[in-house]
Amino acid sequence: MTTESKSAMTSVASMASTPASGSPLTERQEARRRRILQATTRLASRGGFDAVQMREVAESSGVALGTLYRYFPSKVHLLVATMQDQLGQLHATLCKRPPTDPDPAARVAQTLMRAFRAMQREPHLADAMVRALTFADRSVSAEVDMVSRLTTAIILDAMGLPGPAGPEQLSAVRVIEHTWHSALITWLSGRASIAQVKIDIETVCGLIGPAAGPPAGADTP
Amino acid sequence: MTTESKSAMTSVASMASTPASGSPLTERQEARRRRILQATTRLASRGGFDAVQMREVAESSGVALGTLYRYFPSKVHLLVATMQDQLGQLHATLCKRPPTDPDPAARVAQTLMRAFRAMQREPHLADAMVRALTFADRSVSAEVDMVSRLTTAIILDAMGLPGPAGPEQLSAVRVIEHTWHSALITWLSGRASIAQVKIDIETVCGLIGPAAGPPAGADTP
DNA sequence: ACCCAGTCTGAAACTTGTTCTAGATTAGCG
DNA sequence: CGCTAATCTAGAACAAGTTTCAGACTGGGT
Repeated sequence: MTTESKSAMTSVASMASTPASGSPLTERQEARRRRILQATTRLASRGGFDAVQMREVAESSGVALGTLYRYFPSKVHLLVATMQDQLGQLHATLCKRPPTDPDPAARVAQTLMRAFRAMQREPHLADAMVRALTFADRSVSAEVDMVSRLTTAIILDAMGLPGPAGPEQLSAVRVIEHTWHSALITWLSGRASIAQVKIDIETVCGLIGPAAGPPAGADTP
Repeated sequence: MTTESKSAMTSVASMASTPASGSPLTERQEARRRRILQATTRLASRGGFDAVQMREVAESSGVALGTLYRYFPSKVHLLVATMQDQLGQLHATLCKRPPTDPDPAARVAQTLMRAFRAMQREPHLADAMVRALTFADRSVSAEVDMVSRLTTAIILDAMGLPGPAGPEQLSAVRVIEHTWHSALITWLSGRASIAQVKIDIETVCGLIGPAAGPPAGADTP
């Protein structure tokens, strides 16, 4: 009951980063929230995780420190919310020009590589978001879970399977997600090259059956 | 040229956590280092990452704060070194009673599940070490890389392949490592069950060819 | 035994995430 | 409009990682 596999390509993107629960926020509040996320993105793009300093975010978005903490109870919450935001945008972009390859595994690999190129364009921002994501403790699990669901949705969209995904496919998707996150980290900390990330992504996408159900056979000549 | 695939089952364990480079440390210094790591392990086992406070580690190991920082330039360095230590012990244990399954993939899965059970015994310690590992920035990449090499060695040992590993197998091992780390994190932050981690590990181990790897021109026994 | 260089100690200072408080502002409501 | 509760602001205060510094200690060479 974790992953909602039903209709993956749904409204998620447009309402991204809407808290869903809680009071519906006035207009000024919505604006404040946006300003905060904007400032965060800007600071993160400059210098990564360390450059996102709560006092600066507050000042830069014209909000008191206490207010910032009312909106986002910690730096990690703030950066994870930023990631939700960015993922939403990415998902929207991907929906417009979905990958074309006939092979589902290749489509997923293409999609992830596109996301990876987006990260390469803003490596510092990627650093801030991904580090926050993996550093998050239990108090952020709801938000991190949301990010995870978004990522799953993106991958399932790329697979573009006709019916609902089977449990094996969901396992494969989870492993792909694991690899995606971890490969990203090794790249961000300079321990793996871009080429290596590409290879890892392509390797793990091999877990997706080339077309239909039968288990792993002989491949990769 | 990143992963040294040559003889995996080698001396690594016994000399674990030896800095290799730098001056050879006097006896008292070696003792200090050990005391520090011990204190770290003890504190981490209690309350995880947050419970490892540098001042406490220093006091608890009978060392001045400045000295602690001379030995380990940051909290993350300290915890990554602790992980090196623990991994070394684990590797030694595993060498004594290696997994028995005839299938390489199953052996790797078994090995990782054994490691996972070790983590379940000390979840707080695991939390501290893994969070440090994934939070580490470039300044720790050398140490993190060492941990990565150790992990790779453990997995290659479990595979127990006759000759040196081919590039495809090394890719598979890297993906397995990614999955291992990331699955661990999702478990530690309460977003995945033990059962789910097991499934993910078994799924990713499917990337290992069921029996042999023919790439380098050998036959398939 | 003496001296030098490097190491260790103890304590204070600095940084940045986080919390708290008192007063100003705003939103909703009769 | 005037009231009340919630929210926002400014700023101090606190916590823990990190740095710095002056002085004590250690080990090795002469």
